[in-house]
Amino acid sequence: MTTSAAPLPEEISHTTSQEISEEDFLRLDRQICFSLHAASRAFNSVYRVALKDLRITYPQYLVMLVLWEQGELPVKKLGEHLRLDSGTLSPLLKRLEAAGLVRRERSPRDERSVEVRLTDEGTALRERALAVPRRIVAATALDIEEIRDLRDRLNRLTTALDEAALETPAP
Amino acid sequence: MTTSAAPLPEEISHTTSQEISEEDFLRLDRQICFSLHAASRAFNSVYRVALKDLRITYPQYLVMLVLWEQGELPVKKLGEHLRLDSGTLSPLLKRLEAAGLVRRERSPRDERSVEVRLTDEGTALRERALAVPRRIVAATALDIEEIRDLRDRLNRLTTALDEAALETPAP
DNA sequence: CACAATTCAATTGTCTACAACTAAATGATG
DNA sequence: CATCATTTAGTTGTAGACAATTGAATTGTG
Repeated sequence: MTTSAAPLPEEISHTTSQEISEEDFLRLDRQICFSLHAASRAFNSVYRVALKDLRITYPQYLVMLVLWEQGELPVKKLGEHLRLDSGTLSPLLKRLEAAGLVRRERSPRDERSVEVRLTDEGTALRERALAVPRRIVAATALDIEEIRDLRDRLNRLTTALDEAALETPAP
Repeated sequence: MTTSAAPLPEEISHTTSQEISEEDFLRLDRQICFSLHAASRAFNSVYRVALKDLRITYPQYLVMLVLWEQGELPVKKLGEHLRLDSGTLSPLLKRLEAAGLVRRERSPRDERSVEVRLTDEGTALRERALAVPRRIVAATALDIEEIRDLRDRLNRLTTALDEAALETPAP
């Protein structure tokens, strides 16, 4: 137990954690961890149900959303949009190809690159996917404004977390 | 294409989606999906860095948090706290046991149940873990009040999503 | 032009997450 | 008391995520 009365000056100088003990922090951490982890999985679960008819998973849906919006694009670009690397995308795209939704072809002008494009079947799937978002929005029990607000908060949070990760790569 | 001019009455009656097209919904869905997925992974990433010294993963940390707070408890209870099933917990606990942080013993009074308890090493790890939450909180660039607010929002969201999942198990 | 550095996709290995199933123990009911 | 249903962990199979590495193609530089 750290019962030392003197707070470390460099710790409290720029935070609002004046009278919060490490114990309280651990408790709050437990709560925010759980909440975030649970929310993420709950969302995943709702999408799983909503996407069952389309025979694709949630991450596969994310890929299709990008393709529907952007059209054909290389794996690299796809990864930048989704913040995913080839280790995740390669097998995922292979499964989408096996399902007949996309085609992968090496670019003729740069043989390192692989272009991902929708098949007719993949394009057609969009029509059926139009029913999904409404279901998700309804499931959140939030109205459009609250959802936009949540989106913005999450984006700011992600930006902050990314910056923090860059500042502390490996001490 | 549903170009029918008449909106389906049961769709708009209890939502605020009056003038929002399916296309807009799809776009918003893309945004909220991405935001949530990205935030979840960014958090995961920050925890990964913060927990590297402790030699445990984020989900393993979640388990340890529960054990530090609750003491010894059966796998079942652990799963209820974390909303994880044995398919996830069994191998995870095996790894924590291999790392010398927990012990698993079948309960003498109910041989189906397996009690998970901290080893001395597992208990001791808590001291080092006390440094983690502050790092996480700092990384979010949010103050304590905002974090509590986020926690509450996420909890409400999870509750809503869970309820929606129950209402639509398989049509 | 030749050689080194970089880029890109894919692979390997580890760790979740979850559905579906198995096996063992316990409880309930006729 | 014997049989059936339920509870509890664990296993298997599939899919994501990510670090680390590989191999091929391209670019940059001397």
